Order: sequence, then C-alpha cells, then structure tokens
Amino acid sequence: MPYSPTHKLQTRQRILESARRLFNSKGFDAVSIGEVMENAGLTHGGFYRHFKDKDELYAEAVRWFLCDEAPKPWRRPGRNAHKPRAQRIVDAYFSFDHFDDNESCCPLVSLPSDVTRVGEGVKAAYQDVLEKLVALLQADLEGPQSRERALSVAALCVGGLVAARGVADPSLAKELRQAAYRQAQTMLKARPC
Amino acid sequence: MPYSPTHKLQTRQRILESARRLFNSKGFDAVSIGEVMENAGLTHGGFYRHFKDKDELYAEAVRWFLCDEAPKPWRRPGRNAHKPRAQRIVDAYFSFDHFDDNESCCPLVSLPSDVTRVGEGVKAAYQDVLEKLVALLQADLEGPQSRERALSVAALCVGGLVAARGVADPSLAKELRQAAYRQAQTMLKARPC
DNA sequence: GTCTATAGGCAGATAGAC
DNA sequence: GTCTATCTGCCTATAGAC
Repeated sequence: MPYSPTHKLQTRQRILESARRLFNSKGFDAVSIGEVMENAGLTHGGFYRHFKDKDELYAEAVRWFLCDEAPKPWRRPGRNAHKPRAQRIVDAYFSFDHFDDNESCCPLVSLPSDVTRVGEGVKAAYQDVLEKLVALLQADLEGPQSRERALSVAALCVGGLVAARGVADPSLAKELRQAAYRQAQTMLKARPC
Repeated sequence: MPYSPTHKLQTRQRILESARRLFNSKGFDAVSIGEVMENAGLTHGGFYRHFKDKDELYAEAVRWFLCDEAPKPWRRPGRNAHKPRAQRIVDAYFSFDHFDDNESCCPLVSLPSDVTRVGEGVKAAYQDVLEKLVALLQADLEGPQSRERALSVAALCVGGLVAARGVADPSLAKELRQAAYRQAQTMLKARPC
C-alpha cells in the first residue's frame, strides 16, 4: 500500500487547481481532460476515479475558487489593510492585475457565458461564488437597501471587467474599468437615509 | 448560370444569421460549421467559398448583430416611443424577454467570455457593438462626464444580465436584474452639478 | 490509484464532380 | 456556388494491467 491516507485527496486537489486555471484561461470546451491531468502531473486514464465526468469537474473547479488554497495574486492582502473589506474587494476587482490575470481571476469574470450553457451543477457553483461576493459587499454597506446596493455593485464589478476584457483596444478597456470603478466607489460611499 | 447576381450575398447573409443565432445560444466551440450550414439550408462543404475559416465567420457574425436585418424581438419598438432612446435601450436590456432570449440577445451578454479567448478580429467586432451601445447611451445623457457615465451604464447593463444568466436560482436572477436596472435608471437621471 | 491502450465519434479543412 | 467524399486529428469515456 504505497499510498498515504490523504494521497487521493491531495491528488484530487491538484486536479481541481489545474482545471480551475485551464478553464479560466481557455474556457470549458477548449480544455481537454488529458490537458487537465497532464498539467496536474498525471495521465488522462486516471481521471474517472476522481470525477464522474467532465461536467462534475467543471462545477467542482468553479467552487474550488472559493477555497483558501486557490491563489489570488491580485489580492495583495498586505496593502490597504485599513480600508473596509468591501472597498478592498472592489479595489482588487478593478485592479489591472486582476484584469490581466486570466488564470487566477474570479470565475464570475472569466466564465460567465460558458456557465449559461452547461448544467445546473455548474450554475449552482457560479451562484455560490456570486452570493459570496454579494455577502462580503453587503456586510460593509450601511443604511437601507444594503442588499440591493450590494447586488448592483456586484453587477458593476462583473460587467466592467467582462466588457473591458472583450474589447480590442487597451485604452478603451482601461477607460471602461476606470469608469465602472469610480461608479462602484460612489455606490459604496452612498448613504441614502 | 442559374445564380442571380445577389445570390451569393443572400447566401452569405443566411449563413451569418444562422451562425449568429447558434453562437449566441451554444457558444463558439460548441457549434460546428456543419451545424451552421445545415441550419442555413446548405451543406458544410460550401462554407469555405464564403469565409476563410471559422474565426472569420465568428467575427462577422458578431458584427452582423449590428445590421438591421438581425431580429431583436425584445426591442418592441412600438412601446414607450415617447421615452428618450437611452431609457428605451436600458429598458429593453433589462427586460425579461431579453434576459430569456438566448438566441437573439445582445452579443455583449451572450459571448463575453468566449470573445476574450479568440483572435483580435472577434474582439474588434465585440468592441464595435460596445461602442455603439455607449454612443447611443451617451447621446441622451446631459451634463458633464457623459462619456464616463455612459460607460458605467453599459458596464452595469452587461454585468447585470451576465450575472443573472449565470446563477441557478431564478429569483436571485430576477433580484440581480432589478437591482442593476434601478441603479442604471438612477444613473441615467443623474445631473451632476 | 494510476497507468497504457483503445473504442467510437465528431471536428475543421480540402478535393474534385457538377 | 454548392454538392459529396475524404483526410487528419483530437475528443470523452472505458478496459484491463500493475
């Protein structure tokens, strides 16, 4: 018995991390199971001992982003530690690093149109990520309609980044990102009495 | 010579309309050239007399949305004709019909994450659509920073719809759509200074 | 638990008949 | 201009050795 008790779990997590990165940067259909496994240091044959099929892997990979183990380089937790968390999230969301990071960016940004076309399991995982974002934003919003305002800020974050990534001209992308960022900041500060 | 002078152009437009619909609802990778051609009443062999390859078809199909021939059932041009055009656009964008219409919806909503992964030609077409939307919004915005406000409203439109389409729970989707819609209306009405 | 080998299917692109 | 036929390659998923 050459395998430690945690070996399978560790292997599973390596596969998930590999899948998360590849799906983020290349999309669901363009990534093969062989590619995911090779990137995790394995061969494609062993895949089905860990996941039922590719759809299950996709849902789990989206959810995997929420785990602490998933790297988020654009977060820079040391900086601006004094700001409210909602502000730090919006700052990170609209940062150039996040815009530019196809591999580790938030799946809300990298996968929206893919998710609409696959099964309910993946949508449920996408929803978990979105609800996490909304909850974090709402926790720092004071005054009435905090839920509605948190939802709007989340929509602005997703839309600003998604639109900026889709256009060809980098200066238009920056303009979009900055306009949405300033609007989001205004909405965070607003205190409708 | 059994073909009329406009025959090739008409065939090309049939292919574009078929491609636009299929890409919108199923995504770029999931649609085969044979499917596009069959849907246009042709066979796959003739495709390459009209387009260099699948990527060129993709870019042209995105741009095809801007043509008047492309159907937009959720627009309902008769209703609310008295409102400013920017308002009518935002109304149409956040309508349930547009949310629900995977086939004829705005490509900004249906294709964002696909577009980030393909060539510059498709991004240029995506940018054309976005700039058209921003220009239409800006034309009806008074006061300073109309450009920046138009960009923010566009981001909110895209983000609100995209996020709503990605989640599993229909009531959360509706909540997202309505929150973003109300915020967009506020921004349209705002007259800073 | 992971490997190699393979079954079975479908994709994009081209060739040549009409 | 459009057709049928085909080349070439990669995909998901399974079988069976170790």
